[in-house]
Amino acid sequence: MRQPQAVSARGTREKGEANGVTRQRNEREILAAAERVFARHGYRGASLQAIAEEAGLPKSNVLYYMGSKGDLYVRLLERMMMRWNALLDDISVDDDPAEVLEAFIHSKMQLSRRHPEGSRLFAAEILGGAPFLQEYLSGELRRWVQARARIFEQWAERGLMDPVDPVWLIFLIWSATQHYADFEAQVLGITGKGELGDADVEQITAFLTRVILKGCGLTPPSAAPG
Amino acid sequence: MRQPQAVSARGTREKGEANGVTRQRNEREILAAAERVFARHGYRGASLQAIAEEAGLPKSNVLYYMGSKGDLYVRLLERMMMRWNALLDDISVDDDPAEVLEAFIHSKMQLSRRHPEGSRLFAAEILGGAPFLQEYLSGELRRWVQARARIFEQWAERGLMDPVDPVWLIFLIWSATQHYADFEAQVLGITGKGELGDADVEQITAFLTRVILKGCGLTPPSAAPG
DNA sequence: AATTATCCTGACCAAACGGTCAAGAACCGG
DNA sequence: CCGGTTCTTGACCGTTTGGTCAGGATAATT
Repeated sequence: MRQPQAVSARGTREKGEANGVTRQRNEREILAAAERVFARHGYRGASLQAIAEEAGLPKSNVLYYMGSKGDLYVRLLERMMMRWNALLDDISVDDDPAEVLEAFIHSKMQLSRRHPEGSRLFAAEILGGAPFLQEYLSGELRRWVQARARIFEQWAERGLMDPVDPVWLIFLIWSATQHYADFEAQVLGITGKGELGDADVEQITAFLTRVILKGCGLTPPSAAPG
Repeated sequence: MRQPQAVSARGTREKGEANGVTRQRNEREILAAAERVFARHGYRGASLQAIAEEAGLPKSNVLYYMGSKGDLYVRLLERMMMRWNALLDDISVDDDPAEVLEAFIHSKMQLSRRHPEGSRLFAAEILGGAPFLQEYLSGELRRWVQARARIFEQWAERGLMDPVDPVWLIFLIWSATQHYADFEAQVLGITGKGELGDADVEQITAFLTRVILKGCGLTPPSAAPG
């Protein structure tokens, strides 16, 4: 719907450094505001007016930078997918299962903590049937899962861990970690806390690591490997 | 906003049996349709027009029965909370931990399976910061959790299970089971399945039971208790 | 058959929706 | 100081929003 704007209309600036600084600042502000609003109300429920107010700009300005509501939404999803893809990108059969799973749980937990709005935005998209992400789910992400699942299976064959279904295991880790971003309101309401601090998150991470690793027949790498 | 309609305007019918049969049918239809639409788009994103079309009725008729969008939404939430409350309502310290946890996982999984739209409706509400449910979360549900947490702790004290934090454990079970309703689109996209059949659900339930129970130092009740 | 309560719905309303546009303001290297 | 680009924004458009209402259709009670 909107061409990515030619880097420079005439052959004036190849660096494009000092130029576009306003654009960068405003786009950053708009993206942050939009992430909050989309996360809270979903795609349909979010209004450009609300996003604009959250960003402290007139609605027209939001459209000037983002083209349309759909473009803005897609841009946020893509940004979140990039953060996602950086996770656990290089593991091999020769790695230690316990270490890998611990790293997986830890980094996924950190992702939920560092980008709670992005996590909720993603969750809302899936909840609504993933109209924008279906292709990604059944393509790129599916291959990502299958590759890791194969490694888990090989670990099981070598007797390094219990022969559990690797896909369900990945889903278990996803859901358990995602929960603390997506259901934050529930967690806070039930625990009575005002927010989850670093100490809480570390405690939860330790709990999840302990239970899930033990549940797969693994010993945490911090403990003596025997 | 809308009074619960006097059972009978005059003192005509105390049974109110044959009367109101149309109302029951239409309300059931509307509630089912609304649950789907609210689950998909959240409170703000759902439109009465869409709900009416889904129910095969004119918009005015939906408002005639439900009063307002807010009333309809609250009614759906309350219905879902009732299903919720029926879960694991009577456990005691003298029960077998493994049996209780297995029953918990199983019944929660069944709830997600039998009422996926209700599950997603609930998830969307929490995702949006639980504007309608905050009171319930920090009141009734909080007490529900605390009561069960206390029992888990006593089991741990008696050495019947590992001394894990009981609240995080409850959250783990919630998230892992809820996942298959809320993130159904993701699960289907990644597994490549068209839907999750009974066999799949049983398999997942068995996986979760196995990993979580073992992770807490419990042996599944189906196996020999030693 | 008359009456009354319930059910049904098209027409209508003000507000909010996503999006367009033109005209001006601010900034830029030359 | 100039000419061109980028930025800013209020006015505006057609559509959709949640909700009201009057009035006709239907069914139940007497």
